[in-house]
Amino acid sequence: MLKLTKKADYGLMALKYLAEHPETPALSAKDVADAYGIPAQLLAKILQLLTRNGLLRSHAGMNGGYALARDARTISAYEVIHAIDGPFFITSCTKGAKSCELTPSCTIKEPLARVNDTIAGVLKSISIQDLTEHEQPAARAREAHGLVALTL
Amino acid sequence: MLKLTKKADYGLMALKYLAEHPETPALSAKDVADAYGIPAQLLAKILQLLTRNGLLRSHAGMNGGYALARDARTISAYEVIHAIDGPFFITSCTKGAKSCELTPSCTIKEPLARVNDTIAGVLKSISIQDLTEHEQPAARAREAHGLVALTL
DNA sequence: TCAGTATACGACCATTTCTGTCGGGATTTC
DNA sequence: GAAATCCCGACAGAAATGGTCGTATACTGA
Ligand code: FES
Ligand code: FES
Repeated sequence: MLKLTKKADYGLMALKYLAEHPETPALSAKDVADAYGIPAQLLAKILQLLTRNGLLRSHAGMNGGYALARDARTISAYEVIHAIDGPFFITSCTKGAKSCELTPSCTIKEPLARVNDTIAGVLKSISIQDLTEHEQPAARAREAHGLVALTL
Repeated sequence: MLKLTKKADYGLMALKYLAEHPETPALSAKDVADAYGIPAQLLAKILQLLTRNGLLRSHAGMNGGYALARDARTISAYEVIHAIDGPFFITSCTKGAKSCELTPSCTIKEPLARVNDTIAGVLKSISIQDLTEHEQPAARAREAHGLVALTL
């Protein structure tokens, strides 16, 4: 539980890889898949999703492939996960229009929704750029975003 | 993704319910299940799990049932989830002894592990007691725990 | 001591979700 | 036009999840 799907994981890895190779105009799905040893066709579908959601630019034909649509600093892990796995709720009951069947009796969803928001916030505060900085990312990120105050 | 399992959800609901009825010495699995309309046998298994992990006290026989093993304030959502769904990692690769097959090439797991820790921290900072205070929990919790500093 | 109420627990099945594959089609480059 | 590449829906296999059943065990109270 509370686990990233493999697809989301792959997606993050791919974006990270692209961010690390800014010199090349585009990398094919196969290139990235080979680099990490992940199923090429599966990754292809994931990259297509990311393209559809405006995180990547694609280009068909020889020497085609994918490139980041925006600066790595402006793409958050949240966006990636959201693009791949869809809207995300920690609880089964969305608390919105279509509330859970148990709603009347259950008051648990409300505090949990706050946890959900907090986690989303954390994910939003992490950029692809952050993923590429393996040396001392803690310090760098803290600089970049400041301390995030959790108002539970 | 990043979703609580129903079992964990049920577990939290049950603990919350028990916390709200401190006057009764024990409530049976059926009592709680009926209160929320969740499958009694399933809840029973969950409560057994929580008992095994020391979060609940069980008592067989008439007027038996379950009661919190400790004060609601000292039981965290993290413990509950952990007891029910087992150790929890946001990524597939545990970064510990048995690392992922992709490890050599993939540097993504390390920053993600930090996210994992952050989420775990949030969950640890939430007690069953917090879940029972539906009025203004934001303010109360902030008082109780202070601001949590995220050192991403 | 016996009947009734409850927990304990393993086996099992049904459903859903996730992962990965295939095949045909559309675009771009050379 | 041929090769490389993206696009995308359908689908099969695998795994996780949700839920049920049967039985054994423990406690209570009459
Ligand atoms: S589980 Fe749906 S409202 Fe609580
Ligand atoms: S996915 Fe396993 S090390 Fe990154």
